Amino acid sequence: MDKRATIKDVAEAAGVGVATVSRVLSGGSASPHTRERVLAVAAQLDYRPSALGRNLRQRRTGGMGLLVPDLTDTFYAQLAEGVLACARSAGEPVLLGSTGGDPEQEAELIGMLLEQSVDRLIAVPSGDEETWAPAIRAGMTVVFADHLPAPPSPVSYSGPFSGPSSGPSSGDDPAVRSVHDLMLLDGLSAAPRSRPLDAPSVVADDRAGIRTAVRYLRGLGHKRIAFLGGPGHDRRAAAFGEAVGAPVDEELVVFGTGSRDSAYAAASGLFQSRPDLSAVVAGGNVLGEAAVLAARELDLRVPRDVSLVMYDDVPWAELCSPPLTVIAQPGRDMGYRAAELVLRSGARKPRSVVLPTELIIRGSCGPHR
Amino acid sequence: MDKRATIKDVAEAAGVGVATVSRVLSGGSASPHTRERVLAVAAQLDYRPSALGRNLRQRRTGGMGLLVPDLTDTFYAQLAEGVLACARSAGEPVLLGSTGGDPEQEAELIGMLLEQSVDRLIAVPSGDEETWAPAIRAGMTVVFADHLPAPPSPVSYSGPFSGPSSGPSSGDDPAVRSVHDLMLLDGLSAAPRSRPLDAPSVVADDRAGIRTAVRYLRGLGHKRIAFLGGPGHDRRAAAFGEAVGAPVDEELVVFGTGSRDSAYAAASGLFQSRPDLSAVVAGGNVLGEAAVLAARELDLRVPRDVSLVMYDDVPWAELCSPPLTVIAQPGRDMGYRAAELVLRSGARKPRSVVLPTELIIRGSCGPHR
DNA sequence: TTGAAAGCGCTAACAC
DNA sequence: GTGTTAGCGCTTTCAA
Repeated sequence: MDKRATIKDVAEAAGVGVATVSRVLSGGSASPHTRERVLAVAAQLDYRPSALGRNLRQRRTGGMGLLVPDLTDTFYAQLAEGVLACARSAGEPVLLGSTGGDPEQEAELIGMLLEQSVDRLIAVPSGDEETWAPAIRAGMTVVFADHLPAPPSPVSYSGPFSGPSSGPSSGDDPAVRSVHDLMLLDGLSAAPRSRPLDAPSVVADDRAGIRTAVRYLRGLGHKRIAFLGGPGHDRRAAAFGEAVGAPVDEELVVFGTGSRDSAYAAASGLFQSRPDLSAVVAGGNVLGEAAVLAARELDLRVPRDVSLVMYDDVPWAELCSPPLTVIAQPGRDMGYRAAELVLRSGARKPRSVVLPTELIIRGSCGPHR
Repeated sequence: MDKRATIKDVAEAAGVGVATVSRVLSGGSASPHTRERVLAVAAQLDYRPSALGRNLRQRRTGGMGLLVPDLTDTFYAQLAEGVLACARSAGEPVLLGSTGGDPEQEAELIGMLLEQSVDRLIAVPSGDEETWAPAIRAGMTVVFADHLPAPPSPVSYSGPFSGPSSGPSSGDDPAVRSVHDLMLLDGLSAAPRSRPLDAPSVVADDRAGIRTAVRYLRGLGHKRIAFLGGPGHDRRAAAFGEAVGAPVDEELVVFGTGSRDSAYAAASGLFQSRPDLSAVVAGGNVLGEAAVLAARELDLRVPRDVSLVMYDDVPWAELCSPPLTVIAQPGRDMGYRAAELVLRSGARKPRSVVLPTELIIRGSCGPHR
């Protein structure tokens, strides 16, 4: 009773050839009588086809890979739940990897997936286009979620903790691109880019989300609004620059590197260096968390002293007092849709999807005073 | 340039047999000269052994499965990060499944893992011992994390949303065991159990954690202390019963079923049915979140009207105002240790691990008044 | 409609 | 120390 039945066992017990069993079980043609017989025997032997044999034969592992920077970031957890839900309903396995936002770990994990012959991958990318081009050229079907890989930058900016991130202004850190540069990314300029990667993706409508938030804050009378971003928030920062309009005060756009510590340092630095700001847009929930903590530490009241809008709606946003006003993006849906795309990729080249955001007004924004 | 090199390609290019290549690459014996030559050729061809062939040959897939109830529960996300960290450093893939706390989905996912020939599994179990016995008998090495599967109950209590959970007292729901029953689980009685499953596990020292919290609340003068639990919190509830001592007021021990809605309903029901309680111990972060929300909705101030201690330290615990006093358990470490156990399971039957908890006093508890 | 047979890439006996 | 060979369980031609 130890080892499982193989297709051969079923074939013998049913008095047919293995090919027939294989056909029946994968919905091929067979006479009603044979089919019934095979099915009965298979059930009786509790036969379950081994993925091992099939995978080797087809030279590919089923299922899909999923790469995210950090599961304790609730947004990525939501996204992962969406992917898992879709995969589960398709009966497909998911190989998960957490990159820590580090392109090197990401590359290692891609290598691992290649070794496993997993050729479908959903990724919230940390590395840039150069990192990803090989995987795609190797024949992997990659669907990016949340954002696309950044274009390769001449200034190498790699690794999550490679540069000082606590500087209050982007000007202190050569690795942090200026808002103007970021706006170029967003297609606002004709700056030539080396063969942009055209991979399908599922992202939120960052531009609309940010624009709505900025307009809302403007409507409350805020003039000095800051943006607090993290890795992968380039598009959001660009949208922010666009929304506030030129001239952009570059000291008001600050980036952390992905860790909670760095986010806190960035937020704290921002508040200290620019006490004149009256509102902050945080590019993700980890940054929002950092902003709340830093504000509290500096005795800044929300929203009396500073208004806050956070990207990502997470359960704890309501727990803060006051509850946080957020730009909600459908994390779970994004994951689900990405999984659908990658699974249906057999048919035709999947097209990208942009999902709507929603400004949910709670209590963390008040009138400028 | 399309297809990857196989072991045969390497063997031919190096002028040796495939067995030699296999040996060299897996650290077997070979002459220095041969070894060097093979390694050089392999590197030159960019050869990466395919897991497909190896898996089939060894009739087992490497890596490990990981089953958790819900990744958006930050504690499970931390645990998963620990598992992933260990797996990554071992170069092993992780197949992730989210069960939603539903034994049926859990069983399906176990079936999927069996089909993939994954024989090592880390699980935060939802089903009971009966659910798990088959998998273990089938030869899977299972390490349980956070808690063990519940013993099979004569009253079938299955599925996350199978029963009304919003009742304010456990007495309303026949599926919810009484505190006395729960204390039996904890070995406080000699009630005979059917062949208890002896699988290795990595859990927190729930009893000490809960006891410390209850003593702390007692020290603040609280007499009517409630416990708000969820699936898998049986041991915690039992420890609670033990810590408050007989006679246990059973109305003060309430369970949700795992969803945020049910947790909120349970918390709200508890507060409304027993306005005389002055402190609550929440058995997990989702329940703590629910307690804060329910208290706010009912205009109960924390900690003035009700003190709160939450199991799990999560980043947002500090964001609440007042910041939440918590029983911290090392989620990431638990995952890491569990992964170590399951990976080293080849050597000898792994022994269970109990990790310490720590009461972190913040601001959500005050003196009884 | 069905069966026999050829592998997929790898490891482990076994022979040299 | 090294090569030859026999499969692992499955799918897929190719004949019958």
